[in-house]
Amino acid sequence: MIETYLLEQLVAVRKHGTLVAAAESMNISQPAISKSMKKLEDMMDIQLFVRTNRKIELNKTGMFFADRAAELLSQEENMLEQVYAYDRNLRNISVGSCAPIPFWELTPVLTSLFAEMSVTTRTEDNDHLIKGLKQNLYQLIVTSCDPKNSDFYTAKFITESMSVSVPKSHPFYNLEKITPKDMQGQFLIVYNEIGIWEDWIHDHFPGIHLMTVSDTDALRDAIGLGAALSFVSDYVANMGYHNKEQKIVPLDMEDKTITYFLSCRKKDYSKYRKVFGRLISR
Amino acid sequence: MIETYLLEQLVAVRKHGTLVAAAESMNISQPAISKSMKKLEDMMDIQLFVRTNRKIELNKTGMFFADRAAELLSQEENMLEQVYAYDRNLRNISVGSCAPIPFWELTPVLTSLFAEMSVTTRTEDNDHLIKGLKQNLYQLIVTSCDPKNSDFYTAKFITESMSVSVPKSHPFYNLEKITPKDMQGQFLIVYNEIGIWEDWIHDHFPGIHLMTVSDTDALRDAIGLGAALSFVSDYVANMGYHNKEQKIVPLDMEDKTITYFLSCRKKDYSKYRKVFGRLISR
DNA sequence: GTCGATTACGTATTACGTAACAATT
DNA sequence: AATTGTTACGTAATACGTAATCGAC
Repeated sequence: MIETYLLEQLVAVRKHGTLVAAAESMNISQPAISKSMKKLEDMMDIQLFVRTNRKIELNKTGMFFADRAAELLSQEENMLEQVYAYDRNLRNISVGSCAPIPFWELTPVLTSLFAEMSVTTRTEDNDHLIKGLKQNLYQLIVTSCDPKNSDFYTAKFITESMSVSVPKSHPFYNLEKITPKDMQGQFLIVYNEIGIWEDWIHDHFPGIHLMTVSDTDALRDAIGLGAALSFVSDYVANMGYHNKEQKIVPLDMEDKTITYFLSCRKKDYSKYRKVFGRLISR
Repeated sequence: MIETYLLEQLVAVRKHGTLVAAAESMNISQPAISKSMKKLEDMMDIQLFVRTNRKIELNKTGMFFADRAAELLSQEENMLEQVYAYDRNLRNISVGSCAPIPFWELTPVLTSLFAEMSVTTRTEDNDHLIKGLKQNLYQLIVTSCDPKNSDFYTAKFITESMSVSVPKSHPFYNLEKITPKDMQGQFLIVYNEIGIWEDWIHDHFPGIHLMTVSDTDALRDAIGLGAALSFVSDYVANMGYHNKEQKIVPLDMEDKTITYFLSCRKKDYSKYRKVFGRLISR
């Protein structure tokens, strides 16, 4: 069989036209290429070049060979990538979610069940998540709607509800409930990466002034100033992560709750059965 | 990029299970394979084997890699075959015909028009010829019917008619015409490789006794004995290649003439235009 | 002791570089 | 003179072999 470096050099010659240019592109000397091409012809036992004085040119067969060789080399590269991807998937679990909260539940379970594996998380919209799971870019995804894909195993996961956290000095402080209409013109502090909730805000709270903060400490401080409203999810509140000097006032609206769905590929269900078992039961 | 010999050795290890067996199968020593596999792991920078004492085994990634490598190597082999086929087609013209006579016309024209190329001829039945032209196993074919293929350029070529050559001593010597019915029970000397004419004889002359001869000199001698009838085509007769002591008696039947069709692939017509020009005009 | 893999070391191959040369432009 | 390819020769890398060693049956 022909060694790879010979094919690489052949392709370089085809690409650059001359031995000099090909040699330069590969950081080797011209005589090296010259000999390699001779060796190729010797091994194949057919003419690949027409050699006039001072010029060497690929003949038809040589060009055909070089083009095929280029294809083969790209297939080889592709193969190596596949091997790396395969290996990575053996020691890493990629989890995608449309919002960050589900990670709070998922990550601890995954790291304890798959101690020897690394866990990668990423927040994306539902469409990308579903596409990603199909392509095995994700092994687990959390969406805000049922993907209803026959290749997926899907189960209802957790729910998350939004309320408003109101500072003492704010006129809403004594309200029992707050409607989306109330919120028009209000300033609202939110965390940068809230995934699907960002769309939710834009859809249900037109005319609101968002102040996004990309750092969790800065977020806490900004809320602590007591100058503006902020959203607080029941999950955050239950964990005690909200500002206790502010009052949590429920929203008076239908869609204040999102139901999350956890999915994996049916192929992989046996591998992640325990994950579903631990998370879905309660 | 990974050199081919490393992939070959990896595939051998996968196939034979142990380094010893793999080494033996490749006629190299175990330490050589051992080092190659280490080098592969080094270059890839991932684990491919689980090494217990006394045993080395491919892990999942290693097996995946080896399987992909085997695919790649077979693609490489396939590529080399393609290159050889391409090269061969550049310096050889393969011509197929359903009978030998068309070669008498074709070969001289081809060898003079394509002096630097070799010409390969082969007699086969129409179906194989058409299939062969599709697959470019033939560049030109002569069939006894119009292939009517939209990828082919086809032109009516020559015609060939059969008559009976009758020895002086034979009772048919004074007949004006001979019908297929007359031929029943007669002995008939024919050349071995007459292609489509063999089918023609079986179809139109049931109950005839064929004596096939595979050597042209032997054929002439056998006919010269004057013991049996033989077929003589107008082409052979016009060339003066028939036995002049015998009488050529026409057949009294419809299908005594075959019309030949010459075809090439439309793609290649520009290349063979001159061939058609020289052969079809008269 | 046998078998399979690794380690150590030596060798032969060979891929590559440098230098000189030949042949065009 | 500058550019391109080949030839000649030397060198460094390396693929492979032999022999010894380790560990498990």
